[in-house]
Amino acid sequence: MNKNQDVTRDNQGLADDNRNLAGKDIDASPSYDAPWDMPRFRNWIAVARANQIVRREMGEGLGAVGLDLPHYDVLAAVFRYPGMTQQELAVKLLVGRSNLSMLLPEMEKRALLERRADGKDKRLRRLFLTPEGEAQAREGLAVQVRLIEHMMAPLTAEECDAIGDLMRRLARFLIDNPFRP
Amino acid sequence: MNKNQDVTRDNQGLADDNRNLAGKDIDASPSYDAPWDMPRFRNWIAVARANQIVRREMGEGLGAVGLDLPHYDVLAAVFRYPGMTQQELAVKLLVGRSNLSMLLPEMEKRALLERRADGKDKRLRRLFLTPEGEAQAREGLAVQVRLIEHMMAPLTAEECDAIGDLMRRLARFLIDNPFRP
DNA sequence: CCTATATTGTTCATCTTTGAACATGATTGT
DNA sequence: ACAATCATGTTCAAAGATGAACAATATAGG
Repeated sequence: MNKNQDVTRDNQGLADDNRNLAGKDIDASPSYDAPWDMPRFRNWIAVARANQIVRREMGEGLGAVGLDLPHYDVLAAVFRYPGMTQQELAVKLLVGRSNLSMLLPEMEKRALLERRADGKDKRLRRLFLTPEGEAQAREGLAVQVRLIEHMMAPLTAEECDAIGDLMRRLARFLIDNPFRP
Repeated sequence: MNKNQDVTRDNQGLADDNRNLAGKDIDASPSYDAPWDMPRFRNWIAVARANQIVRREMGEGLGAVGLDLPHYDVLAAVFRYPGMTQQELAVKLLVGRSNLSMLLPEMEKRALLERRADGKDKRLRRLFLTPEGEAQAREGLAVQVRLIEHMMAPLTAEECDAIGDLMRRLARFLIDNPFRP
């Protein structure tokens, strides 16, 4: 009668990779055997990976204050942009509208937010946080702020700004010039 | 009898934000009203956002070659690390083992990969790509490479390397110093 | 050796997310 | 004014992902 057993917190680890190819000048040799040796590819993978790790930590941090990521994403977005429509929220969060159509009524029942009809356009449901919703949003944001401050600590202000600037340039470029496979 | 109708590709847009706060020196004023004005927070949000956009583009690009993200993630990981166990794969992809226990047999049925028993440890199922699986992995990788090359094009080699270096430092730091909320 | 504990992969019930079809309200063009 | 088109939110069936419980195997400690 096995009474050890799982309580499997399953995910965890993020073993790394980190072969050090630092001293390789970009575009010196135009042909590579594997994508992982291509500088741009390799550097972007580092971005994706860092993001993944942060996202995991964020999920855990939120759990500690009784939130999960989907709820928090909604709260944070509405906190920042009160009066958003569901469509706008779906676009911003990169989820389907149908998802929100099921999630939001539940959050409304829990008195975290309201959906007010728009005066001009009767299709729209504009979103606003209740005091309780705002309180939870602030709690979640506090976690996120602490996490980000924690991990950015070893960077200088210039490095930190460099990241932001470069990423904003990338995002802007990719929006203006969508990728056509 | 409405015969226009949806075929709602729902998601799309990623409207932006981009208030220009560029000339604000980090840590000059220690207190902010909203997190979005805090330099480190704001800069990291840019990372998350860029990542989100790339992920969406990647999803679309993969669709064009008949793959979806979860399948591609598996193929790419096993392509890079042949002989991975399911546990290792789950950790790397940040999904549950149970997920793979349902996904992999299906991919095996489609002859994209094999799960070979390990000689020493009979619990393990080591993963290898079939030629067909490898072909699909290469197709997906090609899409990803083109996407990344496309979006990184406006960056100089130095900027690109700077991103990679900074992100690797962040990831390393966060793994060595996990966030305790 | 033998028992207790860990690890790996599987199953299953549950919850979440998705996309298509739809109803309703707005917009456009003529 | 009015038809055609578009946009927003909802519903629902289907697909996907999750965690708990489990069986099989491995490891550790006596």
